[in-house]
Amino acid sequence: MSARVTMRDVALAVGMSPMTVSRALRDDRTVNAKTRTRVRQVADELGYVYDSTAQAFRTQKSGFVAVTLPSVNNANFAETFRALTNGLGEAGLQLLLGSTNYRVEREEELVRQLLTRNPEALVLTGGHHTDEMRKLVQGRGLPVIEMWDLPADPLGHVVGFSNSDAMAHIVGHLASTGRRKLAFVGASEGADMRGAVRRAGVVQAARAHGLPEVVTIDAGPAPVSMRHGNAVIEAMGREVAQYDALVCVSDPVAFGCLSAAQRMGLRVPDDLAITGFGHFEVARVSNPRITTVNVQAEDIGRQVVALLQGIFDGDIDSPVRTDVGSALVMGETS
Amino acid sequence: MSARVTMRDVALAVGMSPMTVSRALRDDRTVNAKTRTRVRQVADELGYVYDSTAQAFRTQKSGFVAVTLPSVNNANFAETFRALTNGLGEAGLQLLLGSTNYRVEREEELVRQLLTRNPEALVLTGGHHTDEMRKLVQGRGLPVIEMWDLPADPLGHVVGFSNSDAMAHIVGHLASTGRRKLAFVGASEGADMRGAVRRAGVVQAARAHGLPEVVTIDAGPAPVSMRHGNAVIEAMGREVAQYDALVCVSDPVAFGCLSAAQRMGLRVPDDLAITGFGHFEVARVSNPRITTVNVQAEDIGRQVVALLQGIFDGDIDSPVRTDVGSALVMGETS
DNA sequence: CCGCCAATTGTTATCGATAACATGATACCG
DNA sequence: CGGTATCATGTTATCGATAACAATTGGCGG
Repeated sequence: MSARVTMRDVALAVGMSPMTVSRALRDDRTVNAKTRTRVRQVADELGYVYDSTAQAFRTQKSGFVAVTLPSVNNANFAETFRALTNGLGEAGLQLLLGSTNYRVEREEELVRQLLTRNPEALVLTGGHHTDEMRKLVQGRGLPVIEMWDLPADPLGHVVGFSNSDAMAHIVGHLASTGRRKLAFVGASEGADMRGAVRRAGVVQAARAHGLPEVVTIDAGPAPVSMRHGNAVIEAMGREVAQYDALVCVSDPVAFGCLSAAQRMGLRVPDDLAITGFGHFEVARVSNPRITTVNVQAEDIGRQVVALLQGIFDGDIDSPVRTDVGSALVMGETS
Repeated sequence: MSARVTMRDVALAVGMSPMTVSRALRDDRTVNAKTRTRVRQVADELGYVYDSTAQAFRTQKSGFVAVTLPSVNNANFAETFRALTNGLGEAGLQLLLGSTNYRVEREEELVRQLLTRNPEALVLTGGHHTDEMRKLVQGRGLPVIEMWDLPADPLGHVVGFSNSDAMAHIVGHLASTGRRKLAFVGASEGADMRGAVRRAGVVQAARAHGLPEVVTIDAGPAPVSMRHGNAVIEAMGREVAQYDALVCVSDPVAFGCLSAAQRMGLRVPDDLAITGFGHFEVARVSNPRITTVNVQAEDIGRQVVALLQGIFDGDIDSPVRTDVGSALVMGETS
């Protein structure tokens, strides 16, 4: 049927040039107020829809901010994403989201694809990337932000926290309450770097506190969640009681472990302490509440938004590094 | 510094026309194999990045599929989204995601914005929209799919299930196990239509089974989750024991109620049955497991992908209506 | 050796909005 | 009343890739 309605069509209908239409729709104050209202009315009547693609092409500004997440199916990442969407939406920017499925190779592929959309900034979750990534984003004027981590050699700006410090809080707390034999419950070594860093943090902190070597309980390939924690403890049976505490890679995993332990009649925390990570809702509602670490997912999003605004306003020249920190949240499982 | 590298630059470097470069990069078999490899190599060396914006502009095909979700912070919607991302990614399409925050006005605003990007299809969650929505999407050749619902008067294609049928399964089960006094736990009336439909389904089914009128327990404004279910039951105290069963709008809410009930010493299901909705992970891992309804979030996503492929291949002319159904999943809370 | 076909590469115009510059109209000043 | 500032609108060129068509080359049959 009818081809797309363009500014040209609106211009013909009001008897003016496309340039005037363009100005009128953009609320340019140099156009006469009456002209502006008439243009808008006619545009409405014709069912005109603005073409952001043409604008992006002409102005070389896409209005996109590209974001990679390991997964949207994680309440904390989803929360950060929500904060980004809301904050950047107010600035007229739209998010282009990609999921890496916790794999750096997938991240690289994704970034390659996202870059073809000419985003105005690139926000990556995590500080571990393929070697190619650095070449990919350098040289371009593109602002890059890594979040949820504090990489030693960042690509650009950073808004994150130290995963190993966070685990050290947990281990310190457990050690000070007399727990000695710790097991770490997380994903198999390999893809998920964040999990590996947390594990290393636990091992290191345990050594620092003079505790016996930490055993790793493998809950399967990343991402691991409630059911994986549940299954692995259920499979172990009462053998799990040999440990004083299960230090879990995340709250969902901890909840799975907690549920399995309770089902086999273990008393938590009396027989076994369990700790989580991330301050997920389940940790606050479960019974008993799970001792965890608050990582302020929403705050990370807000800080990234503030940083981007500074960058777009030209207020920021050198790389920014923000540590949002983390805090132990006492529950009833330890 | 250096301006963006374009096909023109690559063409100059290899001593050929931009058209040949375009063909070479697109793997057009009419270009000589040697030419193609040389073009690709030079493009790599120059750090050429393809410009999807220009392509979208010239071809009038954006490569985008616009999707609205009430929230990404919901495991089921996130799961559908993941299935969409994976399925459409293989077809070279990218998702443009917007969150409506469970409000139809926000959805309209969002769709307006998304349409300016010239998406090749529009996928909406839910079948309730503002009156303007219909005008907004009609007339354009744009394929529209509503999912997660079975609207009476759809905008286009539909892939969903009946929320009231699903609730009827739950109520039928409760009635057949002798529960008579039911309370529905959900969000305040208003924004969240899906919740309202579920509530209406419960009320209607209860009447059909000759049960006393269902009481509504208001857990606060949408979206409601674990902590809201938890808080509202905690606030009621043992007064909640007057009911035979709590029919919750979702599994997270049910888990919150379960946890609160257990904390105050109620035995579930002996003193009180609790049911959820959505077959979330927490329902499978909690102790006791929560009786719920499986809505096959991933399957919805896959069906939408299949439908879109059919549409793009031109195999589909008239509106499709797919009911993915729902099934009672027996747990231990009823 | 001519002509036709296939293989390969080139030329031109175009998608819609807008920056930069130009023009026309009106007002206001000494 | 001439000249200049101000307001409102118009003209032209452009962003990068590619569809449609044109042109060139080499090969092969007759």
